[in-house]
Amino acid sequence: MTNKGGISASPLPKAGNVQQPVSNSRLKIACSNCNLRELCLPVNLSMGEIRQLDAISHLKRSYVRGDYLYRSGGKFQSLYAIYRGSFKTQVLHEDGREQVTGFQMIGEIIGLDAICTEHHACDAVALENSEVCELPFNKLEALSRELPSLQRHLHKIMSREIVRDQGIMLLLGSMRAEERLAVFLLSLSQRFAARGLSPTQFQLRMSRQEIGSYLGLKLETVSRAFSHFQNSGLISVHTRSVELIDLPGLRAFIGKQH
Amino acid sequence: MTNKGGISASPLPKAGNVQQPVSNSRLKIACSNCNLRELCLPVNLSMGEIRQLDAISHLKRSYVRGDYLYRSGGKFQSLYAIYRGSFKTQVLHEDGREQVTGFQMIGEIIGLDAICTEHHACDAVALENSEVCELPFNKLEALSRELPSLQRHLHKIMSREIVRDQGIMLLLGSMRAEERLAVFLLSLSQRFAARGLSPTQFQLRMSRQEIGSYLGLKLETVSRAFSHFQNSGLISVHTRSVELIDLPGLRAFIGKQH
DNA sequence: GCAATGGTTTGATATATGTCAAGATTCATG
DNA sequence: CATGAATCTTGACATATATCAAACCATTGC
Repeated sequence: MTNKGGISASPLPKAGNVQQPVSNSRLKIACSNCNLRELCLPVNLSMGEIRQLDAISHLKRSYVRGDYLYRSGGKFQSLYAIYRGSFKTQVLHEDGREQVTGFQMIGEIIGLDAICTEHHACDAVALENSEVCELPFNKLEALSRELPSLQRHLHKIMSREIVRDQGIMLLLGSMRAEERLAVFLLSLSQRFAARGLSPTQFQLRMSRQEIGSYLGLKLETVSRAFSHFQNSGLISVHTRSVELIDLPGLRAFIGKQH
Repeated sequence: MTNKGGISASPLPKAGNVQQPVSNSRLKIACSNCNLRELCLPVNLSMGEIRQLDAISHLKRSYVRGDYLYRSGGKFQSLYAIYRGSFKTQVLHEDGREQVTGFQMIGEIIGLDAICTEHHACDAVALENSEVCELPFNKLEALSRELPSLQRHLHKIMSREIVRDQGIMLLLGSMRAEERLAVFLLSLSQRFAARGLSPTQFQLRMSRQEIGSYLGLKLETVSRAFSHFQNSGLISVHTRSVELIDLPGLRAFIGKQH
């Protein structure tokens, strides 16, 4: 539970967008008992402050694919930092319609939806074997009253979520099917890169149906878009393993008419 | 600048969703120098605390239709509480595409998009003659470290924005054109009701094009949906003045196939 | 009061994506 | 390894919404 390396040994990147790759070993150093990537890495907390943060967080049990981290309507108590694996969040409409609102991967914070009503507004479901670190929100609030840099960082995380959602609104409101998939793949690529993983080769942890739900498309449309990208030489895809062959080509695809 | 009425005279509604109508006179009492509805009303601040909040806020100059409150890329310094009038926020894509991401009316907070990068992620444009109250964010942060109820409330406002955006993602991703318009009208209705204004008769402050942009539709589709609702006896609409005739009918419309 | 301008409505047609259905893969299980 | 259940791909066709175009209406300024 003690911080072995200490952040001061290797200066952290500036607060703000996390663009640069970060090695896994660095991640381990950054936080002792769990991988609070979003929460720890970009913010200038001292070793002592990191320890305070560790003190209020618990490593939680594992989840397997399909397990619920929390359910819509459930009482809100904590945020969760994903320590291993990945999750999806989905909202349900009374008429049975459901929509995936996001995919969360290692180092990301999940649970921000629930603060306003004290009850969760969506389900969070594990996409694979996963572990999370629980952050009791009232303790986090109390600590952030003492640590302005933690407070500011918490605000940034929430604001980033708002900006991210607005990007998806743009995607859903004004992009064609293949543009949406290109944006999705490039966004995954960036997030893998930021974790020191390959930005061009990765496994999808979600089904075509889940991707389609997230992108406002039917699974068949997603499948066709994948095939089209493959036939155009932009990507290589076999079921859930993807290789991005032509990143600039994919980027150029966005905004192109027809 | 002093609080004449004092909140303690009329107990505030519980924190959480603002559902009940609130009279305009009550609003005036709630906050002395500006109408910090979202920020003041639902939270149990003492008179002294309200005064502290007033002390850090300034009433800003007026804006006319088309004026920018802030621009995408501009430095973030403050949140703004809308004191009079209304605004739209819009994001711009490099290829010229733009999309309205929200409409903000009296008593709502605008500017939450910018905290994560210190720069605004979208434009905020006045839809009519409007006034805002500026809340310098670093002062707000400092004060919220001292006032836990203000801190919690700030978190709720941000979280509510996230939940709201997720609702729009659901709308954009899985609703038909007429359902989207029905949701939009009912949401406006609720927001007017919460301000003690008529929930069934109001003026739209935005064009068909702006509504369409927000709902992921073309303006002609919006216009056709309006006409269809009118022909079905659900609403009465003349250009920008709307009367909702059959609220249950409109609600029933959502989720209905074909 | 009359252009001029921008916004709105409505129609005819095009098109992207949804729907339905059949086969082909992949994955889990005994 | 064999079987069955998911998941994925591909095709043919249907349909909701976009596009294009024209007329209509409302608001502004002269």
